[in-house]
Amino acid sequence: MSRDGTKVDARVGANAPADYDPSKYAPSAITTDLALLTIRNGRLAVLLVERAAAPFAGYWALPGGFVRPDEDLDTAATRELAEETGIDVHDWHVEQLRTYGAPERDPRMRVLSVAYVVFMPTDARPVAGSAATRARFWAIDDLTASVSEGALDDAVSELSDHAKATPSLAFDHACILADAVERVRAKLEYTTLAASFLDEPFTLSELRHVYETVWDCRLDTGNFRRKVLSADGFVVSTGSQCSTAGRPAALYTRGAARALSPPLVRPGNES
Amino acid sequence: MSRDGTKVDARVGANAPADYDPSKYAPSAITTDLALLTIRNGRLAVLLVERAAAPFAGYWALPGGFVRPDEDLDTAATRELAEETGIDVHDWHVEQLRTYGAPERDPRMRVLSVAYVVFMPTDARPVAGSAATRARFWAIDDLTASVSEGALDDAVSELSDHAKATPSLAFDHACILADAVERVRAKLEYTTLAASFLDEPFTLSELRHVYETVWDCRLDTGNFRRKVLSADGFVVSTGSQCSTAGRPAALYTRGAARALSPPLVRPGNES
DNA sequence: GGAATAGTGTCTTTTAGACATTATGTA
DNA sequence: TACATAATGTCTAAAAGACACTATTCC
Repeated sequence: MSRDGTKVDARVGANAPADYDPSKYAPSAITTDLALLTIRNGRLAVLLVERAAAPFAGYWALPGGFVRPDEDLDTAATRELAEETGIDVHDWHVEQLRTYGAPERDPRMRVLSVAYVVFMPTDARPVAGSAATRARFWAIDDLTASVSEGALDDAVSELSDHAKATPSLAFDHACILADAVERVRAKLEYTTLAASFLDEPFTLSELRHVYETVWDCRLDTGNFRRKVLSADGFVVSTGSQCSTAGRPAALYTRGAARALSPPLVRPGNES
Repeated sequence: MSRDGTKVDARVGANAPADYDPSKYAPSAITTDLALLTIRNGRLAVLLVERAAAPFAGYWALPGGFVRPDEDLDTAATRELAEETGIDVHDWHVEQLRTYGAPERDPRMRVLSVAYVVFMPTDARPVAGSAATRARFWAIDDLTASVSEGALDDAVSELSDHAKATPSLAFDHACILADAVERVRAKLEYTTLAASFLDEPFTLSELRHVYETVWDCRLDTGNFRRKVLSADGFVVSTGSQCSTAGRPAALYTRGAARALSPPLVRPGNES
């Protein structure tokens, strides 16, 4: 970090209090980290990349990286995702989660992380790691064990690509991921974002499975159908059908509504 | 910003992609800005400070300032509030809102702002500006006009302390404030935070007035009472009463419940 | 008594939960 | 036909909205 006192003072001092001291206002590095969530094989999953270099070499982490000097935060998040995993967010829903800034969260230096959540459709998409990283999806269930144990007490450098072991995540990414999952669970209640986990067109059963997977519960088919179809603009009928093992199901696309009012309440959600 | 390539590379490079270039990862200054909201004279109000120095000298702004090198973000937010206005957040509810990072949001240099929302009880509290700043509450209604007009097209350096004119806010603080107000409106629906705008003990009428003020609507007294009293842990009866112009009202304190499920839905909230 | 505010009761409408039942395809 | 899944119908219980009404204070 620069200690060029006069220069920093000229640019920063105007907003500083009377007891201004340049050494107290050292800038920080900024990263974006991104929890890309989707439904894979009937389970809620997140995309992780394996770190090649220290710190946390060999650990799995949320994709992300440093924000460039003249780059918007949202732009940085999607750019880093594309660079590390080859994934383009297209028109998917991307929203800021929150910012993590504990002074010791990165052992190298002070690093702030602006975290994002992405709702990716369930379509099986190839994931290409870059030269430096491998990338794969992990079921949330297979990671939550390590959340409660903390992120620093397990060396996982021998993990194979298909290992069943639950890896510890780099940095505070287990906390970020837990917050992201809770955000998604809450958002399904009062928004129509569940549909953004599906490729179009989709059936009402598929939409119900999204809720059942994310909330880890069972929903009554009739009541769910009544609720979704009575919510104006949640889904739009295409008129066509899809053939399955049983009776063909009607196909729908996403409607224009974003909010869901009154909400679809998650069972067992007592105050 | 330092251009000491080797040193920066050694500390930052481990997380960077293969095409790493130190000049692309320049650090940024970090501020916290804080929207302290309360009910003043029956209106939703926010605490602003008048800027003494450039940029935006004479403009009103959210209290806030630079985060210190080894300081937690939450700590920085409450420290800056105390320094600029003499207000201690005590046990009030403080929550992170979101982070604002548009590259040109500060004309001096790249500055990220991590914004917070505070729910302050309505108690008339003295607000002391520091040596560099004046501080006062503004009704949200008196500021929203300037939100839609943008924050840069009005010089307000002549504004007196009791001016009725609607000032333009410094930086992108009008956007931050708009997001904060919307956050509060939403939170009253599915949390018990409305009670944190009141001093204890309070009456159910006072609690209803909080909702009516924040949502700008009228609520039926009987239905509101039924809803609040049936929500377990929202309020706790003290057994005592308070005398007003009419029949004495029963007094309550805040209960232990944080979530409100099912929610108290805001009228005219159609999807 | 009258004004003002607090608190209760009740009727109706809406919505949600818990099913039973019918429909329509494939093996 | 058996089976699997989609779609509909119905009964009940709970909650919300719209009131009318009663209660208790101060003047």
